Amino acid sequence: MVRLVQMCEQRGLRLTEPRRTVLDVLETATDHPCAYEIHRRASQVSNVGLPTVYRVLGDLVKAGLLTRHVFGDRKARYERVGSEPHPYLIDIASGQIVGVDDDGLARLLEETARRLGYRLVDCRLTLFGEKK
Amino acid sequence: MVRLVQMCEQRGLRLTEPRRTVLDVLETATDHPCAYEIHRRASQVSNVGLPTVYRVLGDLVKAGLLTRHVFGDRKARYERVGSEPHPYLIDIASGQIVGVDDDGLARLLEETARRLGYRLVDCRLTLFGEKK
DNA sequence: CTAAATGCAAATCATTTGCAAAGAG
DNA sequence: CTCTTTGCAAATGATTTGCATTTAG
Repeated sequence: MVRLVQMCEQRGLRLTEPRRTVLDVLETATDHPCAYEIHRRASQVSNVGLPTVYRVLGDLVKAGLLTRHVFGDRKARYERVGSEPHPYLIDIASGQIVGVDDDGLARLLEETARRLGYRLVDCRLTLFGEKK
Repeated sequence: MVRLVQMCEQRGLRLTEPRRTVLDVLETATDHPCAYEIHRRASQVSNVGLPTVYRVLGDLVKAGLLTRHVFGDRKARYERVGSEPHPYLIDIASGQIVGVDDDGLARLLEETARRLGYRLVDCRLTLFGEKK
């Protein structure tokens, strides 16, 4: 996967301490943290302002390196671009959001949108089910 | 399709003028309006406060009659549950339903759920796209 | 009559912006 | 040195809440 720091250099974004810290948080994250959470993690390493976190995130989204998802709680969550976009499975009973990394499903959804003349931007998949 | 007014009666929600107005806006909407837009439409019929619109929407979501989607613009958009038996695609710019044919989708969704350890009881799939 | 529902104004909460100071190249 | 980036405080915009008043049943 492309290193975020390298992408910044290529784009002429200065590698400042706060930017470096936020990038590192994003590189090492295994989940989809919100801005507040990213700020919390970054703050453990160095002094970074919340607006700076938002600015860095905005830059990276603009650069196409991150995608932004907004769920019911209205907090934006950020994710490294990989095989985007992919559907989410939401277990209503537990409230858990489970990522469904199903290439076949993602491809089919994309294709379905394309057939209608659209570029798939996002999708919501809600399953009402019982645990087996 | 279940009438919203009937559902309110069943749940003991009083049929007040503002509630009636908001319900009517939702019944007749062919798109997925945000709260502000719902309020705008309702206001053309009678005096309804924006907080009341939010309260009615919240009640209906809680009752399982509406679903709430939040996009990049952080505005919540509301949609009748069960209004469309099949998956569909929403134009992000306009909120309009474009439509989707779902050959093979249902089967794939079921299989996806099963792989995650769930028995699929019901599902709601919504795609969001931009016109190419 | 009584509890539910309302409108208004003010409060919240995530996010953004203005601006002077600090720092990269 | 110059232009970008920052932190802080204040602004913004969608949504929610407090509360006195109205209203359905």
